[in-house]
Amino acid sequence: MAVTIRDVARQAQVSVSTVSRALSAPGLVKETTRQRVLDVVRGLGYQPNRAARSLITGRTGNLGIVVPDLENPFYPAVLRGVQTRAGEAGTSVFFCDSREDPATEAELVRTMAPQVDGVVLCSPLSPDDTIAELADLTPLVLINRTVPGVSSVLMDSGSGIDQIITHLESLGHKEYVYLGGPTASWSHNRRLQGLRDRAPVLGPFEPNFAGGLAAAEQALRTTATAFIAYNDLMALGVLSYLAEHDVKVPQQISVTGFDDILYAAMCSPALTTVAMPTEEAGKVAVDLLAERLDGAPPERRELPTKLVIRASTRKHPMSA
Amino acid sequence: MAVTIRDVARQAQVSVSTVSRALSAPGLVKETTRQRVLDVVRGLGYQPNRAARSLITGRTGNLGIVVPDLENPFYPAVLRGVQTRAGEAGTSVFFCDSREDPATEAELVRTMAPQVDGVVLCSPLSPDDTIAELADLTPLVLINRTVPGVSSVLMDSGSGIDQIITHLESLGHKEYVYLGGPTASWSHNRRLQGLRDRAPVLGPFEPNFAGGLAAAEQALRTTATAFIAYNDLMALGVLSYLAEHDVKVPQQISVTGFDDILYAAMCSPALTTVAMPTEEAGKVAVDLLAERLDGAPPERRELPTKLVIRASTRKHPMSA
DNA sequence: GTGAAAGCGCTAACAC
DNA sequence: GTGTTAGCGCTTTCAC
Repeated sequence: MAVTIRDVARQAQVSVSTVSRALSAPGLVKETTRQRVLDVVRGLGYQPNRAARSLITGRTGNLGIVVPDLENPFYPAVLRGVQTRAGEAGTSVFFCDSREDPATEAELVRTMAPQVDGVVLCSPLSPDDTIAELADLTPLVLINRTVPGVSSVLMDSGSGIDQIITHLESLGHKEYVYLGGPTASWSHNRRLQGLRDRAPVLGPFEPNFAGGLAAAEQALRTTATAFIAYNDLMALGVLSYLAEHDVKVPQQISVTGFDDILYAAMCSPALTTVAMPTEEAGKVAVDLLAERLDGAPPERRELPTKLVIRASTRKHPMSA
Repeated sequence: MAVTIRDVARQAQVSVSTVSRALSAPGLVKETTRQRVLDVVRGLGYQPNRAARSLITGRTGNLGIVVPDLENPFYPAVLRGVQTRAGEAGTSVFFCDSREDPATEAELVRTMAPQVDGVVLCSPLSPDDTIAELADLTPLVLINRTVPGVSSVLMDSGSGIDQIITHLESLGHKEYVYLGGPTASWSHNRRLQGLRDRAPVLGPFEPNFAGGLAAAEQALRTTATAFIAYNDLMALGVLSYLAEHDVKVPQQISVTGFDDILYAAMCSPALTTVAMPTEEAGKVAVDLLAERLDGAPPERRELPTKLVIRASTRKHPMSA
């Protein structure tokens, strides 16, 4: 069996409670005693048994993250941020992929709840009341959506759309279409708000490559000279469809994405897109969770987005 | 407080031990009693406290997975497989990204070890003896590498290279270069073996997009008409570099990748590459771990790979 | 087949 | 400041 608190206590010539305190409430122990204990701890390579600790404190020292689609590179980036910040605090991270299914998602959170102190939830699709319900089970921090009474980390989609449109207009484009994501998607709706009827909306489309193919086909039937895709994965599908049909990007059509996933810079033409501070969002989510656990009220934190201009947008062919 | 085993016992009019047995050793309880207990369990929504259980059994019901780079889509796919199979068994998955750093990786496994029953380790870079050491800490299953005495899930890289070369030769290519990954990488070395000196080797390059850019630059200085990249991420870099320099793929140069990540099908030209059964590998890894925990000896399981021919390869321009 | 009781390793009163 | 002790919720002997 591994070394227990009793082994440490014996060798340090103190009681188990002193060892416990030396480790988790240093202020309550005389400095010299604490040092002695810590030396023994190091010497023996003692690691407190988490199960035992959690049994009594009710805290697990773990946290969960649920994402809808790990194959959308947006989410690995969030995960990384979460892992980094959590790791700094000695917290481990449970991970789950809900495969875009709200029912699975709720189930996963329910399963996780007893084993974590809180969950970072990327849930574009679930209805508000489901999320509110889950928030009763365990502290929640949402990414890119809001639900009353629940903490959120937001990446400013509205401003992102503004930046895209300003950019397109500066290039002389007059007609553009927005290729929409799932109707239930919170981000989608934020982007619609940002759009303020300045462009017709097509869709809904699946928020992935296949959705982009379908969207491009429809968009080509309009007179628009610029396609604003709901996200990069869709934009990639758009690029692919256009290349397939010998429509030159950006000479004939400009295309923009959203998220700035890794591949946005890797495709050709490289994608003009709105960079989301995904990794940062993961970190902030962990911070918010920690604050919640310390009794702070739910909070909403908004992170700025920034348009990244690459090769998929260019001056409108018909403009001056 | 949540509902405990005692609540169930009271309401089912049995002792706590009977409840415990009804749940985890059904054979030892009379069928009618068991049903009664199960009904109460359902009625109360009882969920055994994992910490308490693990304190006594020594098992956690969790498993860990460590990957070198979550932004390489190869790994999310493995993760999915692991999550799927683990979920079926009610096992939760701890996840960590080592950022390609062997020291971090070892540290992560050490941290995980006490909280999991075993770890699925994707470690292309760590030396054998480090891995052997980690295997003493907790049951390990390796993906795409072998270490004596440790279970492995392998995806047949050698055969993958064979398939690529057969394909290229059938297209009339006579000269090709292999754009190598990290020297320490086990997969890289397996691919070298598969190559059997049939092509010159360039590199090592970083196994990512940037590495591909560098590799393409070097490869262009050779007379090769086909570039075999260590993995898809590199191949994407190669495609990008060639597009940038007006080298037409596949008209002038054929390019192949390895892994069949999602983006291999999304870029243009779509990439000819070797499909790896990544998700399946994740599942098999969990199976192997489960068998290990049941006392089975370490085992090696090899999964087949398959060449996926897309648009980045074509008949050699000089050939008949 | 079932129950009583002894802990698993730890923290948190409570004494001193 | 430190030690003693009572559990946290569960599984697992050991009786019967």
